[in-house]
Amino acid sequence: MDHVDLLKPADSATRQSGCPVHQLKGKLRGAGLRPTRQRVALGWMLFGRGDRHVSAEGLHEEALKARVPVSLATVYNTLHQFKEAGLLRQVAMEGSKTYFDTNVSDHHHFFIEGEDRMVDIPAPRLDVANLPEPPEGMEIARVDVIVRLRKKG
Amino acid sequence: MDHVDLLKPADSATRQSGCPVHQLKGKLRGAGLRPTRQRVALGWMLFGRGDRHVSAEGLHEEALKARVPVSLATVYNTLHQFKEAGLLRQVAMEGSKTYFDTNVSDHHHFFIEGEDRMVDIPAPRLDVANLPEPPEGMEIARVDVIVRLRKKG
DNA sequence: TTACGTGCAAATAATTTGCAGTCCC
DNA sequence: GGGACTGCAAATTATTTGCACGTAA
Repeated sequence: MDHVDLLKPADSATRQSGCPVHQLKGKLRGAGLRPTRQRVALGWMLFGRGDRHVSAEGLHEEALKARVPVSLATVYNTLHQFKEAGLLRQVAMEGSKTYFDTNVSDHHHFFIEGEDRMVDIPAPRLDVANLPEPPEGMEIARVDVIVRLRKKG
Repeated sequence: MDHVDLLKPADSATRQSGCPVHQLKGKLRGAGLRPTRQRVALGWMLFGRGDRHVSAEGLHEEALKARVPVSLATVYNTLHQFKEAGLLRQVAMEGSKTYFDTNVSDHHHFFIEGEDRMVDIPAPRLDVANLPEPPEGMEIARVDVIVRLRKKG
């Protein structure tokens, strides 16, 4: 049920199992979410074009441009439902807006200063050494690395 | 002009150069900020008690409890002025609130899931291996590592 | 004195919620 | 048909701004 499946060429689109929209509906159902028109449309934008980092505001604008009438409140609700279902990950970013990442696999980020934008780090793996022991009764859930970039010169 | 100087024992408080408040005023002046009553009071809370991670809301409440009448707007303004002056660092945290770190030296963070709280990682140094090359025309400004902790069991 | 700061309240931005109506299963 | 979902608007929360007044240098 990897979301990359949604990017398969369309040559098999006539068979249901190869139809991207059908796959997306299955993905939603598998997450316990009804594949409503709005969720399918937003899911299509989120998972149909590779890895993305979106804010509610940005996704809403994009939906309107694509002639998909959906309310901002529904975008917020949908993003949080997708996050709860594990289809999205909320990313830590300084500032007041919340961003979501469509890539939920283990990976890290570049943060472009000035543009306040994030890009996945292409490295297959990135190791952190000298990691300290977590405090008593705690365990490490995940390690996030953010490499802040600025324009040279 | 390390802020840790503010934590020196008070035995030299009778000499101006050893007076913590006087040191703080110098620190503010050195940053190009007038040492007004409000800035000195907030600076005292921020830099006089070790490394801290604060939000505007939280610092404002703390100030009121300490009988320091200061408006929330001034707390916001002061935090941003301190940040511009390099006395504070804004930290990346998921969620809608902005947090500031009084420790501006090179270090990393534990993030306590559920409590939405950050703690400095005590490790003197933490190495990241296999760091990828930054894109053309970009350079690495900083590397932030966030170790997410959850309660065991 | 006088430019820089501050307080207040109003403006803006970001997000959540309540509820009547709509749509999937 | 019925409960899950959506849209709208109003409520909350987070932050910024404008302006009259105060204060450090």
